Amino acid sequence: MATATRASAAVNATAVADQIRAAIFAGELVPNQRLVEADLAEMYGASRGHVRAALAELTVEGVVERIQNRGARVRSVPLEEALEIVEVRAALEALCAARAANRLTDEEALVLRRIGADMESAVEAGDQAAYAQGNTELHSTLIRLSGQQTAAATIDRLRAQAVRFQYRLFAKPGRSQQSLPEHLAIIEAVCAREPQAAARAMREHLMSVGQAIEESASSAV
Amino acid sequence: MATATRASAAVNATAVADQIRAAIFAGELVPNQRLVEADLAEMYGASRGHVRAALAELTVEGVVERIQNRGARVRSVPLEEALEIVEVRAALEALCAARAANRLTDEEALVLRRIGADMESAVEAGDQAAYAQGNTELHSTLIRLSGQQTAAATIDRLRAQAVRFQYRLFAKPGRSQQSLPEHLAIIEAVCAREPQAAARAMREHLMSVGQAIEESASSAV
DNA sequence: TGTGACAATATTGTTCACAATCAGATCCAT
DNA sequence: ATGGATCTGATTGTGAACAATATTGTCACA
Repeated sequence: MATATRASAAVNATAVADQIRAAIFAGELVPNQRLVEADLAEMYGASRGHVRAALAELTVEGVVERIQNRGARVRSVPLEEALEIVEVRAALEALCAARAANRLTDEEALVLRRIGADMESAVEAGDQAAYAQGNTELHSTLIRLSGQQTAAATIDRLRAQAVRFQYRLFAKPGRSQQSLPEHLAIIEAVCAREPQAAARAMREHLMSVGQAIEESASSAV
Repeated sequence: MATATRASAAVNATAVADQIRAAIFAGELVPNQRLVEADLAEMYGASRGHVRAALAELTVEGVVERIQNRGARVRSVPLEEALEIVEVRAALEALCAARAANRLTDEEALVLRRIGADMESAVEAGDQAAYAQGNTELHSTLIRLSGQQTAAATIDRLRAQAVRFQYRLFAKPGRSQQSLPEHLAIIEAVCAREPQAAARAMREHLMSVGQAIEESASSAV
């Protein structure tokens, strides 16, 4: 069970929340796992009060579920909700892609093209980890380039909720072969400074992600 | 200064948070106003611990701003951010409108048309309050009919942040004359079960809202 | 009159002890 | 054995006391 996320002692509630969030993200804390305040306090070297506040924060974010007098647990996001989240992400990331296409500088275009090239060679080399990294980089770069901070914050929060489903995706055989052209299409549209096309490409890509999640979930469960 | 929001004593943190949120929404608490824990505790009949937790919650939601050792205050949302919020809402409500168009039953269509008729007569009668209510009802009905709970929750949170700017809008002369046809177009598209058209109509409507906010803000400040 | 240091006050941050509550174990009567 | 009542240990909820920090007010001095 992992040698623990001991890390440096977290002094305030936000720091504890960050650590717990990271642990969930890393798969150290799995859905439905109980989160006992005293345990977390010891684990992160914080007081119970801080842990309590952190759990409250994570509850608002939707990462953690709390029941009166019965404590907190990692929320298990049902498939339906995961699909909803992808839908919402599609709407928001499409917006970001469009904005990015509008504001793109030549240097930024080069960065995007470089990411695209990296992803291409990752697929050729069959390097799943590199492809996954390129995927993350592409999405977060586009969000950053959009300058839309509200959308960025919202997407972050949503992504934190659906972690569980992200895993399965890259494990799916042939997944990268399907999604690579989608990613390249997004890059092309943004670099061509065509907001509408960029939005459409992003929406289509995330719809395909949604479909893949659905398939992999129904086969796995 | 309003005879206070004494209301029934709030027993848990969430209840206190709800009351504070409502007070902000009602304009009793204005941006930048200090929120002293002890005062709020007495006002809502809760312990300081509850108030503290409530403020933490509202901070995560973005309604309240906290500075270390200097307490909490109602966050003042700058114009730029308000426009961002409208942009994000446009993306999300467009999604909802499209989904609603897909799932609409005949009874629901009647409800929408009734709301549209009410808004029309409100404008004719020059009844701003009725028009504002119709507006709220239309938006929230479409969100509900979409069945997209994730989007619904996200929109709610965003709307809570930008309250300050909603006020000014209905005060603006001629505003309802401009937005009425936009609203009716949305209703028509949804009732015609045309998702794309519904999304477009909603997007256009909210873009016009954004523009109106921009104008009214630049003239007011 | 203005400015800086210092003291007084107000407010938030943190911890701890105790009360309230729940899940599961145990026991007893049937 | 089974069903229900009761007990027990674990865990969370609550409030109050104390510590840390910022803000305001005061006063001496230039």
